[in-house]
Amino acid sequence: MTLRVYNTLSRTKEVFEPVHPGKVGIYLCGPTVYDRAHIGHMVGPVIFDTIKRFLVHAGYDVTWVVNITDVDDKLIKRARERNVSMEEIARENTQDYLTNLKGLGVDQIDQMPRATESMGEIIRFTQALVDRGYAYAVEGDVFFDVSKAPEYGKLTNRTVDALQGEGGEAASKKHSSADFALWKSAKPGEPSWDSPWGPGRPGWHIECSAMSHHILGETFDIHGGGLDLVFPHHENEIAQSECCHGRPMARYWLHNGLLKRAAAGKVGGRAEREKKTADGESLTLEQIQQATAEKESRSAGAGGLAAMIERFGGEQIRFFLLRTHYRSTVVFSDEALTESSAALETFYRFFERYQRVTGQSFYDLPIPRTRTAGELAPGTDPLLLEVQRYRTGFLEKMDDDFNSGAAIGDLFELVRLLNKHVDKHQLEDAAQPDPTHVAALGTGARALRELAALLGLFLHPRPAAPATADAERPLVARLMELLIELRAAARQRKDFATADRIRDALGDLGITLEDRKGGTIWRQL
RNA sequence: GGCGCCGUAGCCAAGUGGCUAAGGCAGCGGAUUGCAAAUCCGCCAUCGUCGGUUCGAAUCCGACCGGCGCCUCCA
Repeated sequence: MTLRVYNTLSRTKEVFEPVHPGKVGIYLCGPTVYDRAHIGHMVGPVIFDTIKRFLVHAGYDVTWVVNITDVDDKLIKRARERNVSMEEIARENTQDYLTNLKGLGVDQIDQMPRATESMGEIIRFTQALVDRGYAYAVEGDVFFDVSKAPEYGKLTNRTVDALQGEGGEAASKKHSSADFALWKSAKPGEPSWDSPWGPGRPGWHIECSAMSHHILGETFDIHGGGLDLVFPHHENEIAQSECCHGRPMARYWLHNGLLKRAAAGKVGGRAEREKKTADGESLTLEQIQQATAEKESRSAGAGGLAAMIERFGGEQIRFFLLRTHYRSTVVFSDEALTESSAALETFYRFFERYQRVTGQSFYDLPIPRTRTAGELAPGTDPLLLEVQRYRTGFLEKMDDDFNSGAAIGDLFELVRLLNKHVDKHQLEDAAQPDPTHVAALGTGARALRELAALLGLFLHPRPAAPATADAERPLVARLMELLIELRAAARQRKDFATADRIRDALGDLGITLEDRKGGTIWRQL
């Protein structure tokens, strides 16, 4: 099987071959922590978390880096507004970001460098560009000279002439409007670091060049980020790094699609930012930011993304994101999330069924960590031959530019196959189910666990419904036992009116009863 | 204006030259059930429009219609 990835640089799918055999370095552009994380920030981390899991499973030794931009104009502005230090703003929002990553099961990141902790590398990188004639200093600012970069524009198929360039007060210092800042001089009161050009802070793009180089080397394998970063951010990173080192910065540029609000365009995007006022005037930056914040808080609830994760479940959100190919735009809404969550229930019900049959938790099944370890030896067992077919199908789809949406289809097929197996051999109902068939079920379930784990799904048992306090659980369980017992007695004497009354009343409370051969079970939605 | 993306069933979504166009949600019919629920089986699309290339196209080319992104801070 051959992994192929879509490379923004070539605008085609290419066969994946790492720079160093057996090793993969991945750099993903992380957040600027001037505000709380929103759901849009999670698309990249979730897909790259999945990509890392998949590469590790394929046998690679993977290093995944996500940077935190903790110094920037927006942080400074926010700190002023709230009259706290920039460090405090960064600390709060970084913590929020990390909490939400965890909530979505993103735990594969190896290093998270901060810009403020990488000043040495950033300054050295900038100096190197100045020394080599690719950058020039003007009154404490340092700019990259785009005219010295012959390949500038190759990522986004643009010519320098077509660029409008950054405006702002620094524009008059630049040789060309397309030039961009590597180092910005500090105004009085702004956070700053000493440099050969005087006190200042890094420009937006330089930290990624410096930190990726420091951790992953001059040429690494995969550079990722949202599609909105392709220009100018990644174009500028390429210019900086490739002019500095004289070799490609990254082999493969992978960009994830952006999240869209059902009716409001890109999350945090132009539609939200450029709402016109009633008299047709464009909003000021402040108004835009306020409107965006309101939009965020309305859709995410008062607690932001963390509350959304609490409400829908991290696994539900992760599953929702992975159902669509990572390069596609995803339209996000409560309705869409609710629908995809319903689909997940199929898996959860199977896991319960698996436990009823085997007496063991699905979550205790071992997870094969590599393709080799997960290989099946189906022999002539018709069930396992089919399991193998789906497993192979899943892996082939993931090999094709991480087509998680298509691969999930195989997961559903696999569950249906295993349910059919349980039905056919009456594993759940028979007094003494055939151990051979039970064992085969176990093998199939382990394959399901292996594949789901590649997507970061079903790694841990579902947390208890948040609405039910732990202290109440035993009592609820005992009351349910009582009701089920009373209902069983009613059914025994064919008093179906009473039995149905109990079931209907429980239904109104969101509790579903299932009468099975082995007894009645209940489930709370 | 420049660069680029998308339009597949009621909804979500794979598929990018060739078996009967994955899968999910919803719906309908059936098996099962005292009735349900769960599970299983079956049904439910010719792929925005028009034209072209080809033995053959949802898949390639062109035009048009309709959405959208980037070009300025953005995951």
